Amino acid sequence: MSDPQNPEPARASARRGRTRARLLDAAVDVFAERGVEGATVELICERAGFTRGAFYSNFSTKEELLLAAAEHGLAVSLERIEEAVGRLELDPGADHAAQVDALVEHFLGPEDPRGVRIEVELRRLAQDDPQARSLVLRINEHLESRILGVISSIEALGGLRLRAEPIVVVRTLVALHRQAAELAWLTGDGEVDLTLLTSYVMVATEAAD
Amino acid sequence: MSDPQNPEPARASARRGRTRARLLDAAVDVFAERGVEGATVELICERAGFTRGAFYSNFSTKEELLLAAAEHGLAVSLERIEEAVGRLELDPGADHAAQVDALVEHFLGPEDPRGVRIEVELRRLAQDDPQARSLVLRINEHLESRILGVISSIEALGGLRLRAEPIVVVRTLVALHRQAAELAWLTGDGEVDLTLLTSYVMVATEAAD
DNA sequence: CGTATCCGATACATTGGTGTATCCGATGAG
DNA sequence: CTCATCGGATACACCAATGTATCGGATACG
Repeated sequence: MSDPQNPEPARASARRGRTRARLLDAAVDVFAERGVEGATVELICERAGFTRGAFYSNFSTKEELLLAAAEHGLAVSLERIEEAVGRLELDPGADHAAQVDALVEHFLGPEDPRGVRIEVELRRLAQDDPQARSLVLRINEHLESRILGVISSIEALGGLRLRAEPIVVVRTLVALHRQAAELAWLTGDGEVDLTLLTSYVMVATEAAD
Repeated sequence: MSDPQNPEPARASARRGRTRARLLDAAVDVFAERGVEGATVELICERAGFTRGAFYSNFSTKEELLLAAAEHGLAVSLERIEEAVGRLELDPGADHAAQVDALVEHFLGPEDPRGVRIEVELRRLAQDDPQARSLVLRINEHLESRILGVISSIEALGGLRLRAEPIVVVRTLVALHRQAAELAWLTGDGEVDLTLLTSYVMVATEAAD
């Protein structure tokens, strides 16, 4: 593919990479603020400190940017999960309720509000665009399988036992978390309300012994 | 207000009412298909068999139509709940799992796909438009309080007992149902997957005696 | 009928955003 | 330092959609 004889002039160069990154970053902001439809190429470029020339030399549509942004968002989410796993400390002595509170707060508390909006936008785009649709599905799969792993290890570490199919629990957690995040976004509240999630984990698990 | 001396010429007349209704109906379709941003006044009018003249003589913005459509959607949902309550038959002899299956299927199975999209659009609009925001909140309240009532009566009728706060259960059901509906919409599948809902009700309730 | 009013249709001006063709400064290889 | 190429800026043509001003057919009322 990258034949030096055919220098493949478009794609990849230090400068190009930096420009793309800045545009992407600005796009995430603008999409989060006004949605994909509400965003204009002009605005994104301005925000990034460019004119539209830079955009059209790097991308062809806003949607392309959204896909790239979503892909990046997935990476961030996975990273955040790993980091949370690293910081995790279980207290086998605590009672059921205390353990649940701690776990939910630990894994589901922090959330980047921009990511929520981006995901909503992506899902909407997925209605008409097959590429967006398959990205949505891929993101779901990655997140689910990683969370499934985390849950299994928590279970294996003892303390909690699931009262339902693990995959169902994972999907429910994701669904509830999404709703909670969207609600927080709606009310303009920075804090995600974890009540539903905590309550769910409460009824869906029981103390191990 | 309706002073015969001051004939208040705009508002209300048989013809006007019919026109508004047709426009509203067309708008629901178009919004459901392309979203609010994707919809154009032209398209809505065309769908309703009018030209833009009719629109501007009855409304001033697409958003006004969306609010009206959402209000209508709430009425439909409440109606559907009443109707489901009317058709409800409990089998106290059945075991827990069978009762749960039956209830979830009965109340949460059928869903108008257009309604889902309209609601998503409304919630998005609510980000910037305070009027839309308060409508969203009002819709939530109405639905929650009605569902709360339904759940209480099911519980009172015996057979099931809740393992969590009733209001939390209601909100969780709504959240999971919304997610399920959106997922169905995403996959283009007409059928809503009730797995998560069923599983939730399973762990969140127990046989009464 | 006749006539006044209502309301949807038509035509037009305007706007905001897009895509493209071209220009020219920056960058990097030799 | 020189030159070729890259990549962002500028300018322009274009289009889709909006909002408005005006027209004329329908409707209701005497």
